[in-house]
Order: sequence, then structure tokens, then C-alpha cells
Amino acid sequence: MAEDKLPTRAQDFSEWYNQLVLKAQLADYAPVRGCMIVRPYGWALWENIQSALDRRFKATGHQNVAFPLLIPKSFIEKEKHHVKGFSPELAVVTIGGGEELAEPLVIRPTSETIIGHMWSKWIQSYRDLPVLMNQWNSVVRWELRTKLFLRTLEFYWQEGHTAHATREEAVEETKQMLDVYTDFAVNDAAIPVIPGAKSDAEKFAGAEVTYAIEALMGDGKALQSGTSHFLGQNFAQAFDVKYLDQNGQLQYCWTTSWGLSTRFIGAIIMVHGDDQGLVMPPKLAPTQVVIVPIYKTDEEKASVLKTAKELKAQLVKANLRVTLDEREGFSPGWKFNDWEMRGVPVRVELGPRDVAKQAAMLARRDKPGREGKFSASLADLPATIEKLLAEIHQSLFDKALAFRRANTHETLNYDDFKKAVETGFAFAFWCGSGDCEASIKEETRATMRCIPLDPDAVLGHGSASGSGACVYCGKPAAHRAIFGRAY
RNA sequence: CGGGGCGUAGCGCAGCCUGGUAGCGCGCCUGCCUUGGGCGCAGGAGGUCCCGAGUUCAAAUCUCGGCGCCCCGACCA
Repeated sequence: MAEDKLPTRAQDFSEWYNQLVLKAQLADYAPVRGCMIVRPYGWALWENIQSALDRRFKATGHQNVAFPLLIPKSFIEKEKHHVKGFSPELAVVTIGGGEELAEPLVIRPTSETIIGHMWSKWIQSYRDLPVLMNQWNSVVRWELRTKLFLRTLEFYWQEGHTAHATREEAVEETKQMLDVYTDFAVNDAAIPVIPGAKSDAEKFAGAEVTYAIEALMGDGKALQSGTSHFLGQNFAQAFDVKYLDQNGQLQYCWTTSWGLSTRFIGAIIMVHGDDQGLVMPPKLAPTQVVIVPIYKTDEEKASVLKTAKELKAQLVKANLRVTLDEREGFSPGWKFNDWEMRGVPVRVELGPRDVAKQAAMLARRDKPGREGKFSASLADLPATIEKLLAEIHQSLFDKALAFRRANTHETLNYDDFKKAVETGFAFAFWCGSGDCEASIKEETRATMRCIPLDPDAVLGHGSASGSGACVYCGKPAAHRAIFGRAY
């Protein structure tokens, strides 16, 4: 239920976020520290994210699979970077059926190892390749500091895993899936992202190259919203994943993995949300249209509800996700606020006056108050609403992109850089050295978010120059990189 | 793991210092009234005061021990 008002984002962004997640009933705290219960409204959003991604995965030839939750501990230890990266955050099972286990099992933090193990059995010939798999599951990483959706001990995600005959093909796959994530973020979630490569310090434990989509949240902090890894032959060698090529030569496979998690829900909240609450991107919104009936007398109620039900049927037929709010005992005004807090893109207000003239009042969530309200005739409401949803999607994206650009500064010296990361992204030349990166992190709390694949798209206009000096050490720069404080 | 805060009705909190009938707001239930931007009135239900031990005639309150959660920091493909 909606009760008191939220703190504003300006007052306390973190508290705004926490309260919103609880009040909008997206999720709740579990009895175990750091764990999250995803409630129906949050899960419905996740299901829409899943289907938007899943159809893209299928369209690019991937098949879904299910690998087990428990992995022999020794598997994790086979790839040296992987074990180093993950061992501090593993949950380990040492007792089963009341007996101490001969070999401890870990709860998967990700499935590269067990998949590699099985691939070594399944893959023998170049004819078996490529292998293109994905699984929807949850994983566990024992994080110290948690926050609903953004970082929890257990989280839901998809992990794609592929094996290829050549380096080129695997690199191609890695980039293709990064494109899939970008396309999803932009076209379904209305979130502008910067696709780019991670530094060695920030990449996945065991990857040769990690790519990510980075988004800027409403408080100026960065959120890595999806990742795609080129794993080289690291896991293939560790798990002996080999195939016989056309020339009868035994070769190691080249593998990739890529994932996007319920963390993305955090991005949706923090990119689009406002002081009234959530703002759902229309294509992912669990409810796209809410109908709020208004009446005083029983006769009015009967006639309004009859029309409302017909209207709902009409909208459902047009493939819209519709909720008719028939709850008794709540005033229309209360319902308006409630659905606004939950971020429903379009509200239809239907009262006796509207029924009389075969019309309804429409209100769009992205334009608060009178400005976003107008009357539309019932006859062509499905078409009107479909058009409106498309407009809302576009305006959410435009607004988010404008915000990101306004808070992304091309910085040529360290003073400007320090100022820029206070409020958003700094776009700066970087020599590529891990020492500079570490010093920057130490001094500014900002990390290297990514080296954009398309640097010119970052600012949306031509930038100062194509080459320059490292913003920290002044040596000739190898890269132009995005820095920011991150979640 | 360091620093801070907190644990009392479903939620948010007061009471604790100075021991003596467990309270307020919201929510919930019933009825009436209202409903086009978070209505109102009346009545009602709901408590192992985080757990354990101690002091005391008497503990939510004092003492000791434990557990848990939140925030900040460290840490975090």
C-alpha cells in the first residue's frame, strides 16, 4: 500500500531507492542477511525482461539449458584467475545427509566451470561447434555490503555460454551479445548505455576481455548493467575442451560468457524513477495501462464498471497489459497516487461524465499533473494508447540520454576530472596503466567504467581531439575512457 | 572486518535516563458517510517489549552475555 511520501531523490537518493523498492512491492528483505525476496510486481517486471532478452537469444541461435546449483569445489580451482576472483565470495556446502562430504561443493557463483567440464565430454569435432547455450537461474556470491536488486547474496540472471572453433568467431559472439544487451536496454528499457571494454582490473576473473554496458543513474553514479566476456582459451584449457579440426588437428575451443541480472531492475528504477516513484518503461511495464473507475451512486458504479470492463477487454485484445482497479474503499485520488508510485505508464480515468460522452481521461506517467492529461474517445482508445506508449518510451529515452550527456564531461586535466566524477561520468584520455587507474580510484573513488567502442557517440557531438595525454600521468594516452563512481 | 545506529502491535516510532496498569501515528476489521488528485466520523481487534542469565517485592526500563538488522567505511567479474 502507498502510505507516506517518499523522500525526494535530492534529499537522500539511497533512501528514496530503498523505500521505493519496498513500497512499490518490487521486493522485500529476506530473513537471511543480504538476501532478497522478489515480490509479484518485481517478478512480473523480471519476466518481461526475461522474455525481451530470451527472444533475442533464440533469434541469435541460442538454446536454453539447466546446469546444477552445486559444483565440486575443485572445479572452481582449475582456472587460476577464476579461483582468485571468486574464492572470497563462495558459499560452500560441506555436509550432506548429515555426513561430512568427501569433497566440498560450492553453490555456483557462475557456471563456466561446470559447463566447461561437460563440454569436454560433448565437444569432439569442429562439426559440434559452435555450441550456443543460455541458462536462466540464480547464483550466490557472498557479498559484504548488499542492496536490494543491486547487490544481493543470491541474484537471478541469465548466463550465456558459447564455444567456438576460432578466436574471431568467439570475439564476434562476445560483441554480438553486447549488441543484444544494448539493443534491449535502448529499445525495451529506454535506457541509454555506453558499450565498451573493461580494464584488466575490472574484468571478469578468467576473461581475456570483458565488455559491458554502462549506464548513468539519477544520482550520477554508474551501474554496470550487463556484461559479455571473451574467455579466450582459458576455460577450454582448464577443462580440456578440445575439438578435431578439418585438418585432423586437436584444438582448444574459444569460449564466451555473458550475463544480465536482476540488477537491471535497479537501473530501471534509478534511471527513470522520479520523486513520485517508479516510472516503468512501457515495453517492460507489468501493467501498461491502469483503468481507474470513478463513481458516486450505485447506478453510476454499474454503468462505469460495465464500460470499464468492455474497455479493458478491448485493450487486452490489442495486446496491452491492463489492470482495472476495482478496489473498494479507496478514493480515485488515492488510486492515482498509488499507481503513479508504481510507475504505470498510462492511466485511464473513467467516470460518469466520460461514459456519457464515450470518452476517457488519459494521464501519462512521464508528464505529471494536468500537463499529461487529455480526453480521448473510447472508440479508438487502443490505437491512441499504443501511440502514447511509444511516445512515452521515446521521451523516457530522450530524457535519460539528455541527463547522461549533461552529466558526462570531457576532461583534459585532473582538476576537471575530479569535479566531473562528483556528478557523473568523466570522459578522459588514459594511458592504460593499472597504476594510474589505481591512483585515480584511491584519490577520487572513481573507477574506469569502460573504453567506449564508439567514442564519438558518448557526447553526441564532435569532441576535442582523437589523441591526447593521460589525465593522470600526462603520458601519451592509449585510450579514451569513461570514469565514474559506481554501484 | 572497523565505526555508528537500532531491535516495543503488520509498518514507523515514543516510553528506558529516574524500575510499579505498555502507549501514539499509519495500516487492519465493522458500520455510516464520501469518491474527478493521498476523505471524514464512530466503534473494534491486535503485544513471548529480539533471546538468555542476573539484580529486585517488582524489569520494556538496571547489569552481564548472546543474536539479528540498517547506515558509513574497507571489500566487491
